[in-house]
Amino acid sequence: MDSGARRRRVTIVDVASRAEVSTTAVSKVLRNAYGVSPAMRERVRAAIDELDYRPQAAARAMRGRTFTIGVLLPHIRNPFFADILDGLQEQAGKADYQAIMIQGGENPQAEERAINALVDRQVDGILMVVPLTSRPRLEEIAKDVPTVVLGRHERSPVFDSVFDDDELGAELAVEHLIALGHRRIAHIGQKDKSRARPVDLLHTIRAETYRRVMRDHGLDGEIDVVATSYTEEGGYVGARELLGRPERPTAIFAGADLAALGAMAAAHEAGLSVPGDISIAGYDNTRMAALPNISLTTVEQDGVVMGRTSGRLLLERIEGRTSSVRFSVTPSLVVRDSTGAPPRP
Amino acid sequence: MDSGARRRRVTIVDVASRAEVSTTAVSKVLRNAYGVSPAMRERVRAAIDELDYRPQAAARAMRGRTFTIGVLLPHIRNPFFADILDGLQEQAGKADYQAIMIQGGENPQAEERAINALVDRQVDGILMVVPLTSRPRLEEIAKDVPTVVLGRHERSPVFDSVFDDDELGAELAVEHLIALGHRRIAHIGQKDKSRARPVDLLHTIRAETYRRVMRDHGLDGEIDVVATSYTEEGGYVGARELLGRPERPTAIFAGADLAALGAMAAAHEAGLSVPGDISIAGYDNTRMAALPNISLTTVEQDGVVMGRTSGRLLLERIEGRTSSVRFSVTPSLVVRDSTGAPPRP
DNA sequence: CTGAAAGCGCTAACAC
DNA sequence: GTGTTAGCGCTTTCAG
Repeated sequence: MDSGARRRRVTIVDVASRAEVSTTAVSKVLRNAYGVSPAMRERVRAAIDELDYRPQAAARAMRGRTFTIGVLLPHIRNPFFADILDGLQEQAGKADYQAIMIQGGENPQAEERAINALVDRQVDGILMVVPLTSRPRLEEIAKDVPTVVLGRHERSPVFDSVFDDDELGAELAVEHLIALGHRRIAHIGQKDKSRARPVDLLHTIRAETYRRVMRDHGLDGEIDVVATSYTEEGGYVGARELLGRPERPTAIFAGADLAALGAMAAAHEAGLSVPGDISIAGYDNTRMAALPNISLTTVEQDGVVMGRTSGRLLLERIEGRTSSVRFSVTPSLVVRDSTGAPPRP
Repeated sequence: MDSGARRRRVTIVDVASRAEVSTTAVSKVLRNAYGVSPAMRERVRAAIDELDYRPQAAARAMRGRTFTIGVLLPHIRNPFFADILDGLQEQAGKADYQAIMIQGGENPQAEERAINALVDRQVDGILMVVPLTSRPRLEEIAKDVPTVVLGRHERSPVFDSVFDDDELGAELAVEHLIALGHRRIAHIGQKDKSRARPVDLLHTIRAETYRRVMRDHGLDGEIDVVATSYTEEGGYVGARELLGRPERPTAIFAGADLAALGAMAAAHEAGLSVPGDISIAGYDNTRMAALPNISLTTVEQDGVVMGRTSGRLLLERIEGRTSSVRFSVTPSLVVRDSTGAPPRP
């Protein structure tokens, strides 16, 4: 079968001749710019509707804006990112911007290609969600296109940062476990594949805070961290390792809900009850955590607010703001059934 | 702080003058086109590297391709979509295409905006993942830009279809439950918000097949379908309703894993053991389903293969194929611990 | 094999 | 308030 000839797209010239005005006038109406009489605006609007005209982003890009915000995501498997995107779209939509996403992937090379793809497509702004690349590289990009970095704590003069107070969050989780009476508390973290300074990374902060709180309580000797990844698989593998220790932990603080779910799976497989034999806490408060048969104690960080704020900051930068902003979201602890007192020895 | 002046981007003219050739020559090298001597090609390559040049997609779009494939997703919360995207990117990457995603959302109006956004950005091809819009509208778009529709069963002369054999999948699940001895088997489906013909929709097919298999086994009187949505929430709400029946079902076939997880949560909350009191089966075989403490019996459909095939078909269409293809993936049943014999009365 | 030149659809100066 | 015009950075005839 033949797909038929592709029709020529309606252009600004078509609209202009239909409305019997200049293309300039049409362009002005499109952009809500000054210098069009109400009558003319009306005529142009009508022509646009009649012809079902929509401007081509590519042509606009050659001169002005694309009305596009690019979102770099490591991947789309983590449901936490869905909240961020919802928040962003809410803001972008209001200003007639479209959000497009691209997957950065596991390694800095793949991410670099993804970032370049966004830059080459002339997006008006970029939201980088937990990017792997180095800060100098981020700044290089931010000099060319408005940039907000989400999930890294660095302070930069050229891009904005939106992040969770990961130190507080980790503290809440570990203090909670200690308050329950646990001493042998382990942590499942994420192996570093990034070019960022470790101190700016959320998973490093969560792990370091875990260490610090343990020390604060005189539990230096109990510190035990396995670094896998913030995924079901990572949590499973990490927990298996921890459960194989001569003296296994009575509690695990996983750096992310997905990892906590994997850890629960490993505990279950080992015939251990949660929280009877072992307590497990996560981070993110994804929807899964709330399911009654999972009922995971976790740290809530408001992804929608983070996304919304990122969107707002991006739009501000697009409108010309050049000063730099850091926005931090305050997490809270959601206690559920996966944590309890340690087993009696 | 000031973000500094934005540097002028390196253009094809810069490369041409650096290599001391015409822009035509550079363009040809970029596109691997015929009519460039090896020596010239080498000089151009060198200049491109030295200047770190990358063509701007917008400028290319005005005349030729954007080397972009647009992916319309209902949302990014369902982990099954991640597999599809992985498969697609694998194919696209090989051909130097980039995949960008956009969220269609819950209603046809929002989806229409998202589709238009892709079209306006001149993507070279579109993968529509379970779109809500009508078939005529899909065909209208497909006439302008190469299109593959994933997850709908219709046969169209202008776009390709990639889907799972949902009839077989649902049959496997329901037959499995019947073979275990269940008679009172309920189904959790998805309420229709789409403009497609119901018969082409995966959730309708799964529900209808459930009905058909029940009838085939003389279980007409036991047919019980609640239509909510393929989400944790939908599964939870649906199962709550089912569990409230005077005679509650002994098994639930949920149309998607997420819904099955919600159903498990509802069962747990009601103090029912799975599968002791009630068996639960899902569809998709997401990673969650494999976790030992979930261990969900489910239907496996290979998302990576579906994504990969979609990518291949899209590239073929971009290269000029106009005949239409339908590709069906064969599902299989993965039996785990969430299903078992019905409780003794 | 090579390059000059036209033009894609839009925006922004700049006249009027 | 309105229209004319010159590009933006590429690709693509079409001569040479």
